[in-house]
Amino acid sequence: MNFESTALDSAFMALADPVRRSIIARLSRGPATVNELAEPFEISKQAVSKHIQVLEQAQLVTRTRDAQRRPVHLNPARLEALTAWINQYRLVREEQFRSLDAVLQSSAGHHGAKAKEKP
Amino acid sequence: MNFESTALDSAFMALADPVRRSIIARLSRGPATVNELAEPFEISKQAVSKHIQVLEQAQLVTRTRDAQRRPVHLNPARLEALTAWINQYRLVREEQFRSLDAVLQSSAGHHGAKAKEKP
DNA sequence: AGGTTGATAAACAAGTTAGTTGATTAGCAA
DNA sequence: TTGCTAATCAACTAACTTGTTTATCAACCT
Repeated sequence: MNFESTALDSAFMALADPVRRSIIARLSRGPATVNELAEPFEISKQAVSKHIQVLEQAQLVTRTRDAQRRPVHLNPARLEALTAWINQYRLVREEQFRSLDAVLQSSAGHHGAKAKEKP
Repeated sequence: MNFESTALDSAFMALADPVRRSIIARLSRGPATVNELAEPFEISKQAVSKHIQVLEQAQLVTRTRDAQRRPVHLNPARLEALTAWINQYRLVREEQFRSLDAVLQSSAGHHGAKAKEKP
């Protein structure tokens, strides 16, 4: 079983917070400093800094250096990795529907839904 | 600011766990019962049942009734909602690259990167 | 050097999550 | 009824997350 868990773990976890998603949204319009990113929120700058660390650890953002500022940049590649994971199962499901359709047409009326196949 | 947070919160949070993602992967091959879903894992059935509750609350899966069994089904629509959110910012970023390209071509050599514009 | 600004580190409180074990409900089969 | 199976509920622990406050670091500016 293909468990490359931790990368996806941290990425999905990072997006499971409205503040962090809002930061992503803002960064999609261009890089920004921690102060700029913290401005729209009621929470402290330190808290926003931690959120950015979470996003950075998930590799959803990167940071560069500009004097004392540490601008944050979006990393679109990581976002695409997430859509890739999701699409993997969304597409499989569409195939599933086609097979199900075939089964229903060939043996219509089979009631016992005891699926017990093992991979 | 368009905050329809909680739905995305629970969905991303639900996928931030390898056990739950593995359950999604298994369900993409067709519905399964709690016992069947619990089999590949070392943890107890109760723990898997809780994971399924998390997925259900996030509306990533639904459950039907078959006697004492409660088969779990994937809900692909919710997965598409996540890709929709992500693509929203991935696409914006591509536009951003085009604008950045234009800026760099028109004023090449500008050194003071003191971005301070406010939306 | 001294002062200010941008950002982080460390320590803590409060809340949440993931897992456990033990008991309980609900349906099916004799 | 009795027993078996599928699944959940309840109570509890351990670990983690989010936010705070206080203190520190690094780079710039007179």
